[in-house]
Amino acid sequence: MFNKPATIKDIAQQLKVSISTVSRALRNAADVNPDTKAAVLALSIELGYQPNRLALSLRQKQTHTIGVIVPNLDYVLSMMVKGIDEVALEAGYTVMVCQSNESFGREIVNTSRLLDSLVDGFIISVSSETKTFDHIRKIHERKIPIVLFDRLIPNFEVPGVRLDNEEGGFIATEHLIEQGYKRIAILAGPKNLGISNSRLEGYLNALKKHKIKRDDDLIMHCDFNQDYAYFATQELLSMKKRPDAIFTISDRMAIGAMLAIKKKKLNMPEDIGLVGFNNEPALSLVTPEISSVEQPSFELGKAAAKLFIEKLHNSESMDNVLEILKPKLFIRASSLRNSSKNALTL
Amino acid sequence: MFNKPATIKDIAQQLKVSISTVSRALRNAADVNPDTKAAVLALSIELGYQPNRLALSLRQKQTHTIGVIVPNLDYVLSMMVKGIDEVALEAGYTVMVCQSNESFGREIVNTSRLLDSLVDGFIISVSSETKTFDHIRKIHERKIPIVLFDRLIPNFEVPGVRLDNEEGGFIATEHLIEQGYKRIAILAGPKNLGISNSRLEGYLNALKKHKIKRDDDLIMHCDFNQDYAYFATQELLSMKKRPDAIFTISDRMAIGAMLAIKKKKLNMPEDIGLVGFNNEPALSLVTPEISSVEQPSFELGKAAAKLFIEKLHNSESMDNVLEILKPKLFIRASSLRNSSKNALTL
DNA sequence: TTACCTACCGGCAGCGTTACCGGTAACGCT
DNA sequence: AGCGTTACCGGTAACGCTGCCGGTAGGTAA
Repeated sequence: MFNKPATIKDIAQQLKVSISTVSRALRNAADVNPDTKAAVLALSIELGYQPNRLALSLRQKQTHTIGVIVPNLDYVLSMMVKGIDEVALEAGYTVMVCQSNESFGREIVNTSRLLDSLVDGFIISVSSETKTFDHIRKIHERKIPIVLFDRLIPNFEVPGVRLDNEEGGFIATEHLIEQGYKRIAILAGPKNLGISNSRLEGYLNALKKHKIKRDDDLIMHCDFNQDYAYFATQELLSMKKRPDAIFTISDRMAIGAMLAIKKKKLNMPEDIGLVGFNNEPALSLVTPEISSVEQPSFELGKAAAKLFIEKLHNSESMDNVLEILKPKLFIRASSLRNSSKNALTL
Repeated sequence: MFNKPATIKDIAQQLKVSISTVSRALRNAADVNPDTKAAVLALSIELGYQPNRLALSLRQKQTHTIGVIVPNLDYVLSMMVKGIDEVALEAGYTVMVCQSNESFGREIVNTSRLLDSLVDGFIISVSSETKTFDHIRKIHERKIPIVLFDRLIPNFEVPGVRLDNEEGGFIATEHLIEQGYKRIAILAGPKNLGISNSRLEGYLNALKKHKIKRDDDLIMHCDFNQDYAYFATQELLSMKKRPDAIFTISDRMAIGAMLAIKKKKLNMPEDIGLVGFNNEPALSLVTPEISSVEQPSFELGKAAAKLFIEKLHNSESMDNVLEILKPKLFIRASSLRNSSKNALTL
């Protein structure tokens, strides 16, 4: 019927009142006769009036749009995005999701893109390639709200939500210890990645608590990648005193480790225990099913969005809020020894 | 340094020329002195001038934003979105991704949201719950460009990209036939879903080509869901003349089928063959690895975006363009019989 | 000299909306 | 009658930008 969307002008003309009055009526402000207000409202729905967001945004300098930048859309992150979406929608915000593909350059492109799309702010999980944060700092200096999630930036005063990664590393490792594993290796991620270091730290804490001596040969760093993990595991398994358990800080890596273990014809959990991180659905499909640390991704996304909305409303007081969510261990066959042959030596 | 972003007004004032001139210079139109143009350009980069997209959009009534609506962000769709993103970015468009969560209501909310965010158009894959298309039809009637992808709408004249699902069903089934399977069942999706019917049709065509009689007992419909597939497979396997192969029209369903097969202590591929659809990474992790039909998701996303851009430029001529991409079969252990015991009877 | 063309530039209006200010009419009070 | 108050409404400017029109200065041709 109506090709062009109706504007308040149209309503004003048909009702023979001024544009201002229509505007006021629609925002149901005071200072407008109940009758006219009713008339305006009636006509507005009849015409299918939708306020022009652009004009609105231009005037009041906010777009009700949140720019979300994620390194990728894997299982965990897409759950987080879903959480963000959920909360944002409810609060009347629309989100624009951009993937940086773990690329620093792409992340910069994305930020500037979103910036001149005039988003009201950002919810960001930085790419693994990102080592310098000037692009984000600039946004912050321009007083544009930012919330970080999942992967935070050290020493950067911006609200954030993340998993208790140290705890995750701890419970995974302690579980392995309790299952009687003695030489527990860790496949950590890149050396300077916060997430990786925290999980490593949790691992070390668990060892310390149970009075197991740290053995640097059992600590391997490699990329978040199935193939790298595969090779790293091969290396671990060919040591003269090979580990009897491996904790990998991601599930992709756990898969790589599993493949290497199978190649060596070692049995899980008897010969070697394995625990991953993220609890992706695939883990319960492989044989044996692989234990993993689950993070509440959806909740984490929601928390990030909530933090963002809060920050929009009282911008100063939030800057050093850091929310930390707890992980949960899912124990499966790969690390569950039936009997307790704790005395096993290799 | 500069709290508020610079505008052409700022540039004009500093250079003591008119706003119009600055505008022209920046769009490097004719009718402007090379010197002034240079000066404007210089100052604009010095001030870090970024044109205000909002104002621009308000004026010329286009936002350079594409609304993308997907039912979810699983493996396949997130690859497609990545493809869309890629092309859109390059063409100077930003995408807004909304998930309908396979919910009809949510899809409507999303469309109207994006609509009043004034996106230039839509790239949509409809939710499985969506049976009526009025919300989409309305958009189309308003002459707002729409491109459909993956899941199309029957009898709806809008450009679209999809997989050759019939071909996918065909090659999967023919492969099973060639491997000597005789009683091939299909786990199809919901009855009125286009995707499902096409794959079923491909299955039937393959049977026909190889002169195998259709057996309706071997055709099961169930939801796209691991659990449903599990139960459906159990049912299939408890038939007196049970099938010796199953083709599932999604990988999730293949996983469900696999679990049911294992529960029955049947061996793949000897006792029973299995082929899935989508080629998700998880399939090569399970034992045995499961064969699957791969669709070029990333390419499909790119194609959709390209179609969209094209349609923006010549809006009429495109409406019955339908691009169909070819699937590819990945053969793995679950359907690969070593020897050819073709004469096997059950 | 007059007429016209070219190169360049500024002014104005308008996209749809709201904030602000000012105006009018009706009413009540002194 | 005169004043202030209340309830309602309209006009205008502005957000940042571009399209259109018209104007000026200088040069060229008749």
